[in-house]
Amino acid sequence: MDVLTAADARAADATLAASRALLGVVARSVVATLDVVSLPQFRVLVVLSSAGPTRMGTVAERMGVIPSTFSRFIDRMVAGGWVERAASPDSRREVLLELTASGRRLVDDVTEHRRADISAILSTMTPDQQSSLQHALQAFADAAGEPQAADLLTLGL
Amino acid sequence: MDVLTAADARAADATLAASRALLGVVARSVVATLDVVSLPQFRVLVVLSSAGPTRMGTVAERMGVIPSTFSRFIDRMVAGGWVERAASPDSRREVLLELTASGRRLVDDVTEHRRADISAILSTMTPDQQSSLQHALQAFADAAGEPQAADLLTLGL
DNA sequence: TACAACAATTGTCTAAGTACACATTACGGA
DNA sequence: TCCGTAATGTGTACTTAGACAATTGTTGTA
Repeated sequence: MDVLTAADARAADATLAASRALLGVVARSVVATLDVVSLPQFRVLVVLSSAGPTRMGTVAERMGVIPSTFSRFIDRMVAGGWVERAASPDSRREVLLELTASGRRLVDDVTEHRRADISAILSTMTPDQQSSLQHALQAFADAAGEPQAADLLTLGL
Repeated sequence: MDVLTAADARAADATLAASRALLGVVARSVVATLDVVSLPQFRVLVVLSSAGPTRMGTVAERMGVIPSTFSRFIDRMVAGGWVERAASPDSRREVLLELTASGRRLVDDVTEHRRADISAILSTMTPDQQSSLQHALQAFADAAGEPQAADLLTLGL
């Protein structure tokens, strides 16, 4: 390992350590929902929230489970009132999955919770700090590119 | 909404976007392990990795499960070769839990994976950007205070 | 119009994760 | 030394998650 790589590793460590607080915010927002839905269930809500009504098989595939498992998994979510099965306009053998009002509200609440937490923290920083944070994070997000949806999905994010 | 609030919203948005990128990194590192250990099991490894050998009851409490549940849960992890029960030097009725070499390696691999990902992202940024990112995150961390370990743990962080 | 392929569900089974009640062993103070 | 309490483990039962096989209903095509 040459000098540059070692320095890189230190910088990466420092960045990860500093980012822990940010991760804490996200974790808290999700953890708050775990009383009402499990993490896998929340993942489904997130998928439907971003993709809109989606075929059973498609969501099952995204979740990485086989359709039979998924069907009964969805039974529970329907019973809980988070999602609904709906007829597909394309084909009568397809079943679309969509969020109920409760399901949508849950996802929105998590996002809102997260944003409020972040705002609260930002409000204790000076305008200068806020501005430089904004630019630095923007650069980071650009450098990172879009995260793989499948990866985020695993953690329900 | 006045000007200040709009600026706040922009900073909050940038922070949310960055948190998403960051989560992508973290999630990807954890996802890679889920073939061999479940998320609850990985959480135990994380606890032991940071706290060292720890009493059964203490870890059970951190995991939020009752001791009887935890005992059999640990049976499975012992069978998997990830942790070991060890006699406590303090008291013969206490049982310490510690990582095996495999367990430690698994956690280390995840950490290393995560560090490498961050390094890769940082390497596409200018040194100036890297430095300001680190300082900005540090400022955020200072403003946020210590994240609740329990929240992070839920996601295996 | 048959028939093969497809989408979802149901039948059956296994294992993980969880709780509650109880048993076992070990400590520690009266 | 005795006895209450603490730490862990067992017996039992339930839910969730997952797989594979078989079934039902639908589509599309030879």
